Amino acid sequence: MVSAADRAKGPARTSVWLDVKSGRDRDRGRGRKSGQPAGLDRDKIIEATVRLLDSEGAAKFSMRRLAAELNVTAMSVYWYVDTKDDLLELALDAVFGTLPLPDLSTETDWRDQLRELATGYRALLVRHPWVSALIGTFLNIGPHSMAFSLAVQQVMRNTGLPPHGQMGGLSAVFQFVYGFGTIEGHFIQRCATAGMSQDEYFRQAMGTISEQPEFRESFANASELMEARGGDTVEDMRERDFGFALELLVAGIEAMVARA
Amino acid sequence: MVSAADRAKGPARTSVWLDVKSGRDRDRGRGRKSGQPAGLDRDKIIEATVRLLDSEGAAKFSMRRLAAELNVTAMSVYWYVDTKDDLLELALDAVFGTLPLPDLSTETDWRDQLRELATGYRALLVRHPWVSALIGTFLNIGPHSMAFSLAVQQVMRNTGLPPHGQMGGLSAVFQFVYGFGTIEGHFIQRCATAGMSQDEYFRQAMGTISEQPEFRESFANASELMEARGGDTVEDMRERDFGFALELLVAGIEAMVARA
DNA sequence: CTTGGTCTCGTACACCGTACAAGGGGTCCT
DNA sequence: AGGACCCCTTGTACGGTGTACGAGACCAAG
Repeated sequence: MVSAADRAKGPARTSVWLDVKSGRDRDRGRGRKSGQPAGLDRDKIIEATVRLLDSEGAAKFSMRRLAAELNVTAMSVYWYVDTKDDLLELALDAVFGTLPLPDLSTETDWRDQLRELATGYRALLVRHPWVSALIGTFLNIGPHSMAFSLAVQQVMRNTGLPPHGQMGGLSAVFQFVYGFGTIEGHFIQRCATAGMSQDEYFRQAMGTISEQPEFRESFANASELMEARGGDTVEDMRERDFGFALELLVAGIEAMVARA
Repeated sequence: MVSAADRAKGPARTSVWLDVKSGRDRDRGRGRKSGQPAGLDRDKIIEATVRLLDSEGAAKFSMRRLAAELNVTAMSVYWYVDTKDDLLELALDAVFGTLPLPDLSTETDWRDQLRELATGYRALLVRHPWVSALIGTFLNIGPHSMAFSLAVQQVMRNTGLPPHGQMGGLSAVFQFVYGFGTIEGHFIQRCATAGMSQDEYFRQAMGTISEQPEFRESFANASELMEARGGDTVEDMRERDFGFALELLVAGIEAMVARA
C-alpha cells in the first residue's frame, strides 16, 4: 500500500475526492487490532478536527494542536491524511453529514422544503463558522456535500421553474444563505472573542462609524431606523431580516414561474 | 508619536477603524522628505499588498514577500501598520474604493441602480478573490466600504419596500452576490492554479463525481441537464444563471412591495 | 526465526508573524 | 558647533507553522 508521502509525489490534486483511491483504502485501518497504544483512526481524527475548529476557531487550529488533542505526535496524523488541506476537506464534508435533509417528495410544498433546507444550511454555517471559508476554497464534492447539493437541486425541480432557470434560482437562494450565514457566523464569533454581547459589539461599531465626520449625516437616518426598531436585540433583527429575505426569494421564484 | 509596538499594548482592538487615531496620524509620514533610501509610504504599501494578493493569492502572501517587493525589510512595514491583519483590512477597504457607485437619485429606476451595484460588486469579488474571506473575518467599516454600504442602503430605500423590510431585501440581494462572487472567484482561481480551462476543470470534476456509484443514477439527469445546455461554456452558463437570479430578486422585491 | 507491512515517533527544514533593541540621518535648539 | 530628539530602517531572535525523511516498534504470515 502506498504511504501518504508516496502518493503526494504524483501530479497536484485539487481535491481529496478527485483521488478516488485515497478515501476508501485508508479506511482499512479502522479494523486493525494493534500496533502501539494510540487508537488512531481516520474518523476519530476528523471528529477531533471538527471539535477543535468549532471550539477554538480556524485560526488556532494546527496539526500539532490536533495531535496533542489526540495524544499523538503531529506526524502520526499524516499517516491517515496527506495534507492539512485534505483533512479540512474531509472535516467539511463530515459536517455536511449532520445536516438533516427534508422529505423531498412532490407531495409536500416546495416552499416548505426550501425553507427547511435554507434554515438548516444557515444553522450549519453559524454553528461551524470555519466552514464558510472552506466552501469557498475547495470544490466541495464529498459524498455528504453532494447529497445536500442533490437535495437542493431536487427542490428546485419541484418549484416548477423552467429548467434553464433552475440553476439561477438555486443560486439566488443558496448563495444568499451562504452569504448570510457566513457573515452571521463570523460576527457571532467576533463578539465572543471580544468578550462582548452582540448588542454591545454592534453598538460600539455604530458609535465609531458615526464619529467619522463624512458619515455623520448620511448615517443619521440609518441609525434612527435602528433605534426605531424598538427594544429588539440584534438577534431579533437578524431573524426578521432572514425571514423576510427568504419570503422575498420565494415570492421571486413564484413570479418567475408565472412569467414562464 | 506612539509607535506601532506601543499602541499594540492597549486593549485588543477588533478593527483598524475602531482605533480612530491610527489611520490618520500615520499619514504624516507621507510628507516626509528624507530618512534612509526607502521611499516607503502607507499608500504604497497598501497598493503593493493589493497587487501581490491579486497576482499570487492570499495563501502566498506574507509580510516578508511584501517587504521584498518593496525592497525593504519585513519590519520596516511594521512602522506603518500594526499587524498583518490591519494591513489586510486596509487593503480590503482600498479595493472597495475602486468600485464605481451609480447615480442614486430617485429619478433613475431603482432596478437599474440595483443591477449596476450588484454587477459591480460581483466583478470586485471575482477580480480580487482574497476579498471574500476578509469581508467575512473583518467588520468592514472603512470609509470606502461604508460608502458602498450606504449606497446600497439608498437603493433599497428607492425600491419602495417598507422600512422593516429594507434590511432583509438588502441581504437577499447582496448576500446572494457575495456568495455567488465568492464561489465564482475561487473557482476561477482554482482553474488557474490547476492550469486548466474552466471547462476542462468542470468536466473533470463532473467525471469524478459520476464515478462514485452512489451518485450514478441521481446524477444522471443532472448531467443530462448540463449536456442539454448545448455548446455553452461554463462562463456562459454562469452568466445566464447570475442574470436569472438577479431578475428573480428584482421580481421578489416587486412582489414584496405589492404585498405591503 | 525471518520477513514485511502497519503504524508511531524524533528530528529537521524552510517559512511564518512580530517583539525588541540598536543605529543612522534629518531637524531644531542652545 | 554640539547636542538632543524624532523618524524610519535594520538585524536578530523567539515561538509557532506544515510536512519530508528515516528510524524504529509491533504484529501477522511464511
